[in-house]
Amino acid sequence: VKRPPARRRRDSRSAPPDARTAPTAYDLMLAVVRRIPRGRVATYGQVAALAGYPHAPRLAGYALHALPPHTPVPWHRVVAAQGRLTLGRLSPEGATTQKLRLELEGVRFDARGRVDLERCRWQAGLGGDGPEL
DNA sequence: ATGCTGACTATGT
DNA sequence: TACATAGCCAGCA
Repeated sequence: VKRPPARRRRDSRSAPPDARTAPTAYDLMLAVVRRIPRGRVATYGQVAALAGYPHAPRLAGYALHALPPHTPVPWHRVVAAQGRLTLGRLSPEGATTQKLRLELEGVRFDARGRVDLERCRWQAGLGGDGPEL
């Protein structure tokens, strides 16, 4: 399999792709993130894999890092493996916001402050759209 | 083109 | 449990 050749370099915050410019890697990542239903979470690795980069979980983080402040992308639904919120290193404030938003959506955290992945992990394409309560 | 970086992850001490 | 390392790969200078 070969990659689409003519992808012109584009800034993530610029206009959406058109017929001439294929989406960049992080556009693909963000497209995946937008599909995560309310009350569900996905890991960086999961997002990357669904976007076609099974060995580049860091790209998922990189894509989210490039998001503008008022993005409609539900970035808070992406967590690290083991359900940890790793945004803290870069932005403690952001980490707080993330946890708050997730709690508002009904996502459970365990005693160690980690997302209950067993329960809230998004299973792409399985039809289930929220945590089964 | 080359080299560095990073909202990651798995593995080893 | 807590660090340290090695892979990973698209952007960017």
